[in-house]
Amino acid sequence: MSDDREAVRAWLTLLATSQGLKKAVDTAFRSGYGHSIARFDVLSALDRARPGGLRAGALTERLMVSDGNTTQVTAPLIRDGLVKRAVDPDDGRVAIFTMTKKGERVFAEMAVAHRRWIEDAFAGVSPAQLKSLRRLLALISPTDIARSRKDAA
Amino acid sequence: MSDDREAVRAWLTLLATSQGLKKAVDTAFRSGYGHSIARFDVLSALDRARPGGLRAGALTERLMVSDGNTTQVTAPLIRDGLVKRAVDPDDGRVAIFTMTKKGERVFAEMAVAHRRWIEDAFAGVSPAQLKSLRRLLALISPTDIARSRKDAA
DNA sequence: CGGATATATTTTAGGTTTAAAAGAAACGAG
DNA sequence: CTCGTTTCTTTTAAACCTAAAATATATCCG
Repeated sequence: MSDDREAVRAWLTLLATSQGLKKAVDTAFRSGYGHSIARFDVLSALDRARPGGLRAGALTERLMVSDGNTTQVTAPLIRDGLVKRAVDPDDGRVAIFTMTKKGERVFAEMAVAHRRWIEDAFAGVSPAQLKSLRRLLALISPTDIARSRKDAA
Repeated sequence: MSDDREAVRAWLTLLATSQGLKKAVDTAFRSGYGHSIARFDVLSALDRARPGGLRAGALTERLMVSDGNTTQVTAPLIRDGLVKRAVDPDDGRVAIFTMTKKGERVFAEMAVAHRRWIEDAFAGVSPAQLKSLRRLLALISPTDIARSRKDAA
């Protein structure tokens, strides 16, 4: 309110920081492993879902993307032999994705590098500050936009 | 660090928060004005650069995107009459982008809505917390990834 | 059983982004 | 003044993302 655009300034900083770090990680993944963050996220979700794998819908939900996106991002992973797609024997509509041995090997390497990069980027942030940061981020509510737009109508 | 993956947890929260809010703002912009955040960012940069406008290279730098992206994002804005593209009379290589009257009108409306949405999303964050958040974000260094990767090589 | 409805996923069309190649104009050395 | 280089921008090809249409299978009800 009489905030004098401090909220907007914080938002611009938040966006620039997260997009900058994301771009750096994505570039590092691509040049080091030939795979994007989007693909790493798929492998990460499938790793946590071992050994049963995940149906397409569950992957979509965990990755917080659209249905169509899941199909497209898994395609090159299947092509490269990191992920396997099977049809559920009990329900011909559902596709079940699991990691291959090769996928597990590649993911393990990528996960180590990822953790190292993030710890480097956050090296200047103390444990107490990390906790404080997460607490502050939790106060932000994207859903309030939808409410605000409805009120205006 | 004996940090025990606290940095990675903070990073995932940071990413989820900023991407969630960005998606909400983008959706609201599209449904309310038929223009994305990317286009709003162009208008915003041109608004601050009034009345002279900006060359393509300067736009690219301010938006922190690639050269080609500037060409593509400005295209629909030119098509819709919000932005004008002119060739620098002193140097035939440079393109100069300026806002039209219509562009200024549309941007003014969008900027008001944008500020309201952001203030709603940050309504639960006090002025002191906003400052604290910005201070914490400033401690994060994406550039450290590049250094880390070089060290490994 | 068979048609309507519901569910799960893929396809399609379009927007955003990048890196790399191509194009166009200016500059500089001989 | 002309050739070669540099600078500025656009084009191209490919990846990622979404919403909406299409497809395929399952279920329900008469």
